[in-house]
Amino acid sequence: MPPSSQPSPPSAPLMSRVLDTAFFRRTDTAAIARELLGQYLFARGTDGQLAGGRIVETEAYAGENDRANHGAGGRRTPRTEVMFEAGGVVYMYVCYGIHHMLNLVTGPAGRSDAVLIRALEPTHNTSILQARRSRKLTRELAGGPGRLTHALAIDRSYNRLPLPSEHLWLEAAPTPADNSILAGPRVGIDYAGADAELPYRFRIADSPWTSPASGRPA
DNA sequence: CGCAGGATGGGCT
DNA sequence: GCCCATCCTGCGG
Repeated sequence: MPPSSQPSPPSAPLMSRVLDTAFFRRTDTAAIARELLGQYLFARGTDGQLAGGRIVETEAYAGENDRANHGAGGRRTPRTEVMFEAGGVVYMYVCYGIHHMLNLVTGPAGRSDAVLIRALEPTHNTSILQARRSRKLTRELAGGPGRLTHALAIDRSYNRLPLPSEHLWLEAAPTPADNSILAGPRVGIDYAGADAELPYRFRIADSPWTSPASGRPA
């Protein structure tokens, strides 16, 4: 966990509006995942330094019938419990022993819905992001869910943080037009059977900060 | 450029 | 034990 005696979120260039719990508590998680494209994400990392960027790729994990969802079938465990909370909290877990995944819990209490943040266009304090990753300012800096959390220096200790908090928050920006958003199947979830085909992965079509597009306009 | 293989740990059967 | 909502390195062409 980062030091908590840091200054509050700055009136950043963005500071148009901080997304609050009402944004996350709506019931259509796929729509939220889509609307999160273009929004700005800021985090104060474990080193206490603030950085952020624009979300360019997300995935929705929606409901107990979605077998790719950690909470599928209403499976409540110490890990998944946070997914059943009302929208507006952070769900983080470790994948492949190395990578920390950032998810934003959505929907009403009792449903295991969340959105995985998969790629970021670095925009604020990019030199800090680069230093943490020892990378140049390219797609590889924060494109990919593990790379993104490494660049932001956030980990499992951020699990259950409310949105917004002084450690992590989102700021509103225009959502891209439908014709510049691509929807396609999620990746890395072959075990989910037919649910792996659901078009729950959303990307900004022409962004150089996410993988080259395949999929259908949203 | 592409691909093979290793790393590494929490969560659950 | 085994399975991952993954990434990086190193080697070959």
